Amino acid sequence: MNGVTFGNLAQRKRQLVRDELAEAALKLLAFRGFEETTIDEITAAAGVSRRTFFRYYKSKEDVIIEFLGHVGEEMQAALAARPASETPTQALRQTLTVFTDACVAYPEKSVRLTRLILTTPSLTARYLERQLEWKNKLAAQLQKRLGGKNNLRPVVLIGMAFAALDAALDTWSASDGKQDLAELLDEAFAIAFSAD
Amino acid sequence: MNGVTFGNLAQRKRQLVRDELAEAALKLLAFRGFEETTIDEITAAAGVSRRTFFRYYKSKEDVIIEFLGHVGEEMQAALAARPASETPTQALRQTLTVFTDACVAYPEKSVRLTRLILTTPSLTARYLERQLEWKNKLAAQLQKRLGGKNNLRPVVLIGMAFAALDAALDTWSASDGKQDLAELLDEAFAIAFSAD
DNA sequence: CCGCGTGTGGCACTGAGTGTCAACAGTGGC
DNA sequence: GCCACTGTTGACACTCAGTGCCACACGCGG
Repeated sequence: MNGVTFGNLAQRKRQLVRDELAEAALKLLAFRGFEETTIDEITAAAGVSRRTFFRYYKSKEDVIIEFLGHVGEEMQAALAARPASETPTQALRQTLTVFTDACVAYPEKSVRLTRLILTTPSLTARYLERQLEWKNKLAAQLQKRLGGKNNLRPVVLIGMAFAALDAALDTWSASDGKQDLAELLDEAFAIAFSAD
Repeated sequence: MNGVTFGNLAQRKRQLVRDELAEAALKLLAFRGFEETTIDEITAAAGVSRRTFFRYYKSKEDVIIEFLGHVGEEMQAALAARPASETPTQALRQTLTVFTDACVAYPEKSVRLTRLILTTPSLTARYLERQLEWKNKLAAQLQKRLGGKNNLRPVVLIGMAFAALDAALDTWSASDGKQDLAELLDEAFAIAFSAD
């Protein structure tokens, strides 16, 4: 074939630089504050040029938000995979397990990340925007599942599920990860999806 | 008194400049696109210097978001004013009337604004951040009303109310303001606060 | 008329983000 | 081993957002 097959060596080098930047960013931003830290300081710590930073991340906010990875796509797939026998509530509760499991798998890092996001206005804004994308994906998926022509219902149900998730996450990060996130989410779901 | 009594003349001049900037911004941003319009173009249209712009608004996003005004404080006051005989659901539904009434009072402008916000990522982000402030205010207010020690419940209920509002607003702006916003919100509330 | 507070414009500066280009390294064909 | 191709990188220059600073003008009160 013409040119390069592109062995995984180059790709692993890319991943290395990407991780180096992400770790340096999280350390500096959490320690010295988001607004107070410049991209030049991050790139200096990671040992690459400023120009290279923007080849991996769109902005300073992006480095942090990208820690969330592809949770949106994974949740959409998880919802699609739930058996049709489940009620929407049950299916949504199980779908959000994708998110909470990631938090529980790396508790200390997740708490640090959550605190940084919730205490930095511009990060909060970007995070909520990302969450909105997740909601839209999941609402479309739920629309398929419910099958009706009422497009209000799936959107409302997804909004409720995330209202429960947000409440659980707030309490969880406020307790420094000491409370059980899954239990908190169960409790929040019980409040949302039952008696008014 | 020392110095200036500060008659309302100066204040009205300030309000005049503020409005001029806001109108010029909305016109240009909606017409030519948010990212494509520079602050210099807005200030040129309003007839003031770039430096003056930043004495009235913190950023380009801010000009648009400020159109929302003090809805947050007004909703908090509205919730506080609801009679104790109402159920939380009823009280919240009435509280959101503050928002929807403002939309219905200036339908064409509200739809333009909503579309601009929802189609511009950085505006969506800032809007959601503002909405989060509203939620926090209202959750604190609802906490007082409910009186219990369970802080999960008010947060979840507020989240549900806004899930209903968001869904209604989406549908409303998608219909170009032709559907009845109050009816849409009633419908969304019925979905959220009843059978799961 | 004179001081005082306030609004304004101009200027310089930092930082974010982008386009462009030359240098360089890995890969495959010969 | 040589060479062409391709992707990554760093350096430079540029635009735009946002801020600090200072001099100037206006309205008001004494």
